Amino acid sequence: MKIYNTHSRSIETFEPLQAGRVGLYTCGPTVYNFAHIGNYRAYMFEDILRRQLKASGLQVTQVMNLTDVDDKTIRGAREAGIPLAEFTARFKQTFFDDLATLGIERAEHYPAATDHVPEMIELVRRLEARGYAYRSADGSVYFPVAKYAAYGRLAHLDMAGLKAGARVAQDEYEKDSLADFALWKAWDEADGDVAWDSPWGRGRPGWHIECSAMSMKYLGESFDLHTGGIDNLFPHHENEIAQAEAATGKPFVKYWMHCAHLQVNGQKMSKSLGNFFTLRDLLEKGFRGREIRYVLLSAQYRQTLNFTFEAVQAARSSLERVDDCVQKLRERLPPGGAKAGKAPAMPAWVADARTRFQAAMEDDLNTPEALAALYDLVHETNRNLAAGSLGPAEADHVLTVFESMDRILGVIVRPEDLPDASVQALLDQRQAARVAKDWKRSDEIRATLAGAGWEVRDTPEGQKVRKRVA
RNA sequence: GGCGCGAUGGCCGAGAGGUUAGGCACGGGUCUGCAAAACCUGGUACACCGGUUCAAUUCCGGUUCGCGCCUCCA
Repeated sequence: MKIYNTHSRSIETFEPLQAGRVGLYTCGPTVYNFAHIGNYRAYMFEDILRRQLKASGLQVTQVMNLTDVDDKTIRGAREAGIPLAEFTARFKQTFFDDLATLGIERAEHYPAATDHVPEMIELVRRLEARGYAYRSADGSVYFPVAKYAAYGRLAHLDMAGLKAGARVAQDEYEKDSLADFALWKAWDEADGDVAWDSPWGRGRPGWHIECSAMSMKYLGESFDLHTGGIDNLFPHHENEIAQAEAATGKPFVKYWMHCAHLQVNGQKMSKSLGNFFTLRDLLEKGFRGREIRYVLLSAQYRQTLNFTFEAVQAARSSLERVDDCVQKLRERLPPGGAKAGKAPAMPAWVADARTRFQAAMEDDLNTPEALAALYDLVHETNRNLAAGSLGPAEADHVLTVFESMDRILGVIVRPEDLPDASVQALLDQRQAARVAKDWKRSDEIRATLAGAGWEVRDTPEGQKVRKRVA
């Protein structure tokens, strides 16, 4: 499998550190609000990556942190007038609900920062012991960037040439250098009762330290893959590397992957533009999780994705087409659900689609190209169905390939919606009306069923129904 | 100011130095009581200006526009 490694800025062949297994660290949410669809683009990309790695036969250990203590969570809890843990618990839950809505697989570990403060303190101690930490006047502890020669290598930033940005920290004078970042923050009045004891007094961990500490705890001091949104590239990931490698003296991460941002109608999402959507906003507009999932995987992860409502509508239509194809294939299988014997070999057009799909996914997760392969299969299946040249064995082969594609895409195969007894009774009445050529009655019943969410179609083999999205 | 990404037909979005991406939407046709689906078929995209080349939308240079990062934003 080929992946683009941000560190080298080039496509590389993925080779795990240990044969057969992958350690994957994925930067997770700060649980202080509802995540928006831009956030979910990153988690979707990571889900696709994870599924592709598994499909390649690798055993994946994925870790995703939950940042439940930082400026924003503390402020949110204060404003809500509730304890920090209570405040963040709510958003942790909605985050997991959203993951389920999008069909994102669960990671093996979701460590919360507040559960790992001892590990972070230990890491800061190691840094201190090696001379990579210093205390400021107020008791905070900083990382001296100037001491770490490789700083800026991931982001390709020349630290010497950096111009002081507009965002100059208020406590700048307490740091030796503007570029230094906090490992431990001394307690401040705004922190209220959010504080832990440490060798440097009461306070809380800096933001970056959690990812270094927790990734190494669950994946070891060197591991394979670390991912996140492109905006995490600097400073967050740069700082993670500095902390980890300065403390251990070992290479931290072998491959870094970053996904591009999502735009809305060609503009970045922002509250002032009114194009800031959470997953919940879209569900309220009547869109479904798998339709949004489809949109999020319809562009290659390193390209900026333009989200439009037209695109979600297109996703719905596209998926209905695939659903119909799958349903027709299922009807071709022998009754009783037993799969047909596979004596006849897989037809070339089925194997070709599968090969094209796999090649696309192995090429740095080229999901649009993979979808094109999927539609090749849909189209050829429909052609063969129309020509009457698709028997149970072929149907079985196609379904098997759809299932293998869907282990990665997660949008194709759904449980069948079968009509219940009352729907079946109406269908029987309509059939009788049709035999009698009572078209008026027939159309009335069709309208009634449509009102109940069932679309009826007349085919040479008789009536067919499918559950239709409103 | 520094670093980086991008501009493809109505919309989304791949791609490669010369050969149909794909999906959605739209037009025509087949089928059909009607409707739907499916199939067949149609539109002649590659921001602009130069350059390299037999050939560039694809490579190089420049221009314009959009987006991102430059110290806690996926």
